[in-house]
Amino acid sequence: MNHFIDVIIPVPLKKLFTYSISASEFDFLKPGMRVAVPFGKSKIYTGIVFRVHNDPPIAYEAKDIQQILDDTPIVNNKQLQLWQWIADYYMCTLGDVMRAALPSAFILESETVILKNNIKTIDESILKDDEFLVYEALHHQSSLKIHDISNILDKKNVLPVIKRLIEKEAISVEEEVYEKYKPKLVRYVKLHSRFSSEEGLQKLLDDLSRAPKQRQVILTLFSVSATTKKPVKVSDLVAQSGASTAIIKSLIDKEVLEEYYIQTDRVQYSGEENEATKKLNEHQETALKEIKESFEKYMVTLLHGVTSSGKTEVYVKLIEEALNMGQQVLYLLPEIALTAQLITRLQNYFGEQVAIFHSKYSTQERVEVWNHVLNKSEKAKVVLGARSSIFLPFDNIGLIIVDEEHEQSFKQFDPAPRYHARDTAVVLANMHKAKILLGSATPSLESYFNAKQNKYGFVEITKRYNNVLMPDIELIDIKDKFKKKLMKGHFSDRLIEEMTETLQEGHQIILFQNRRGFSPIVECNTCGNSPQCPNCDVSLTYHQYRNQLRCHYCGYNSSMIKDCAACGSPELDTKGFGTEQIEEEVKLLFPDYKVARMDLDTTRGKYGYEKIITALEQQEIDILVGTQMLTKGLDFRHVKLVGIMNADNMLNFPDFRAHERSFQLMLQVSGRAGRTDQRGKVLIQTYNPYHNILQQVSTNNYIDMFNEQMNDRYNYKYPPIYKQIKITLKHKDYSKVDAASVWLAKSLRQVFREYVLGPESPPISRIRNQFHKNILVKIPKQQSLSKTKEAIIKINNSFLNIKDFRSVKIILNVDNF
DNA sequence: AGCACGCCGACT
DNA sequence: GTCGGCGTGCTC
Repeated sequence: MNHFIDVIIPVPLKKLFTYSISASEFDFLKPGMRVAVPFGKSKIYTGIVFRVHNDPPIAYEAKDIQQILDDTPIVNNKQLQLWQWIADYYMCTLGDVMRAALPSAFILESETVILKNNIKTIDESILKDDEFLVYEALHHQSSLKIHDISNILDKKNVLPVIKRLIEKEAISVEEEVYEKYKPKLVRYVKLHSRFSSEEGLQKLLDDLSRAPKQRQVILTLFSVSATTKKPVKVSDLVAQSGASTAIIKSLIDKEVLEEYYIQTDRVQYSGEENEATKKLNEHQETALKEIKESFEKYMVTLLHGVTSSGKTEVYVKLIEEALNMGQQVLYLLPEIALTAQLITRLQNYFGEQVAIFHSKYSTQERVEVWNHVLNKSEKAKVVLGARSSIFLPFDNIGLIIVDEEHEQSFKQFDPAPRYHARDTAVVLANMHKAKILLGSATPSLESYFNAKQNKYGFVEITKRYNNVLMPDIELIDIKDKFKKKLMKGHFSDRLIEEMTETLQEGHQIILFQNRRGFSPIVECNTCGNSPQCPNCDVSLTYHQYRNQLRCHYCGYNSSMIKDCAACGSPELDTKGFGTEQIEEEVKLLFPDYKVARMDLDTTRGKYGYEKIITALEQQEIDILVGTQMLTKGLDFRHVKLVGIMNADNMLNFPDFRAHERSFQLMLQVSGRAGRTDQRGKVLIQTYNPYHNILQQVSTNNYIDMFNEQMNDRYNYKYPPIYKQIKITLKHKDYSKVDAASVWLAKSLRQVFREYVLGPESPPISRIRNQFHKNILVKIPKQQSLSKTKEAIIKINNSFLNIKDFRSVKIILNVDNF
């Protein structure tokens, strides 16, 4: 009997790959285990076993696997099911999903190592110069990597050299696979067993009488282990005794002390005793009751709670109950909202049971969380994480919470899988028969729509915590203010007035400008020329703090030009404004107050973000200028005034969701104002105060916004009424993408007729030297989604068969919003 | 995606 | 002549 496995390889190929295995391997291997398999000419890849079977492949001979990497599956069946769903729904390969799902330390790749051929000594004179260099280097180092040889020879393509050396039998090559994850070991010491007896010990202390430092170490070791009654870490011993590591080392060498290692977690929680969860107020209590009732009827429930209504406390109660039933809990939230504030809060309640999972964690740390979840360890009963935490090996989730449900950062745009974590979480919950709660102060239209359609349950909290009033929102017509000359830079007299008052009262201010940098366009006053990015079709943004021009799409930067590149005129002007410029102006207007800025540029480092938040909490900052980063679940007690510098640029953004998003953004920023007793104030500067969205924001009227926007969605056939798939074509040659996109759109139109839009050049038609074209396929509710996808795949395949189009990159994006 | 193979222009 | 560019085809 022949035995085989189908394996997922982390490459973007549609197919699974079949390998041949032995009878004993057949008995041992289970889906979800990792195997190392040869793939292609020489590489070894890590694959996940998808299926174990006896069906020999036709048309080719299956290769043998290289080795088995796990004793037990690291991916469970529910996960494999979820991977398959993601691959189907988001039109990508299982390999893509695997890459995104597994911490990279699980994915081992082989590296070619070059060794000297010791079997045969060869005549060095037959070697050419570069061959000799490599051969010579192998006398000093036992093995070399391809990368090392590149360095030695100082050129990129070294494979021909290696090939010749193999032919001349001077070297041999091997593929080396290495485990990337190494458990973190901590060094401990104990007294050697020789001295365990009373007299042995006495003798030791006598012997060491002339080595007082060493004697001191031994005495410290005693007192430390006596008080803690735990193994003694070398690091603690050093700290307590004040001895150097050299002294300890000599004691170990003398075999007085014995060293040993214990594996520890990199991610450790060092907290106090757990706090009892807070008592809910009446509104929260009602909401909790309603959620539980809703859970009886619906799998998904939407919680619409105004900003600062205390949604987190309600979540905590629900988490508590799920934990009491022995279930796992996943608490999903946008990366950026995953703040120290929230983490501490949850750890105070649930202590060690909380595990954190997000992109700022190292790959080693992620493996640890993964293993805790896999082993159903007590240390990961509650996982608090960003979008990728839906991939953890949960076995019995009882509850999923998706906080800030409307956030678009739950959708991954690049690379594949282009999944939406909220929607995927719903599928995940379904698999586990778990309940899922979506929470937001400004729900996405699609979730609210689902609630209205009775697909989701719906619960509301309309009162803020402690009955704090919703902020008072005032719209300021800056067109009028300009006319009346009441503007100072980008500040209207009203804004300055309110700011002055707020500062005098000792409160803090947040200014929101959804654009970073100093000014997005630099323009020559003489000829009108403005510097463009050499790789992208955009103007460069001026960043004053580094005196640089930067591209926000590809990261290109150059120093600020002194005179116009086209005509040489030194009269350069800046147009538009970003956070930097606002910061600058505030400093001039309020020189006595401390101003800080929070945007991508100031929060780069691992703790950059935290630092600013802490400074604001501790009132070291009076005025904080920032981009939409400010909107995410932060609880600033002393902020009383929020200023939105310009509402128009968001509203006019060319996207069908611009209005919805502007509404969400503005209400979220507004929510930062007046979180305690004092009523907050929000000033929105705009050229068009009669815009419906602004009116709806100022009256906090979600329903009106919803109804009006839904009307547009009906009329213009947009989600959530229609589904849509965006197809992006990319190539460095414009005429090629153009021809390819025209062909593709034409073929699609034959099937989907008027539901195909485009091809269109996006507003930024070239990024990183690649020209883009977009085609949009709209899918009416009654049209089968899977049939639609099948048809698209079919057309895509015929597209790939056209030689001329082969080099055009195609990206399929399902639910591209 | 990688990676090898193969074909063509630009240097020692 | 070789180096390195990229178009093409394949991976169990």
